[in-house]
Amino acid sequence: MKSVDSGVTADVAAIRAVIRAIPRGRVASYGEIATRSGLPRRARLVGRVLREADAATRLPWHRVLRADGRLAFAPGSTPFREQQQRLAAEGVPVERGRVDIARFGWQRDLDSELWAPPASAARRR
DNA sequence: ACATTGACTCGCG
DNA sequence: GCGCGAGCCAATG
Repeated sequence: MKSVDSGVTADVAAIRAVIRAIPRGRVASYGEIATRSGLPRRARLVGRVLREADAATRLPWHRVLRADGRLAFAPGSTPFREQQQRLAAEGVPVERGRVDIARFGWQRDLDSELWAPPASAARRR
């Protein structure tokens, strides 16, 4: 018998969960999501999961980028523009088709905690 | 059953 | 920055 029904495998479920966990205003690469899902080197699977996801799946797909910070869609294409707009809406600038991973990468959160200036470290939002 | 195709990534030149 | 090859592997033809 299958332990997972609804036609969704455990891997896909794990990937979806990780994507939904990306904080607002942050971005993550396909590879990082795969690794966090316990599936290193399975970046392509992440892409497949996103391609097959519909609106009902409710994934913050716009927070997923290529490892170098560029959007996965062709520059200027409709989905490219929509992703750029969604990111901008939550404070993530896309310049020359790419996001500054050093500043907006999910993994950067940890560094922020350790490197953040004391003055701003005290205030949250 | 075989070949191609990707919302990918990384190392090398 | 750019191109190549290798690794990845389910879906598609």
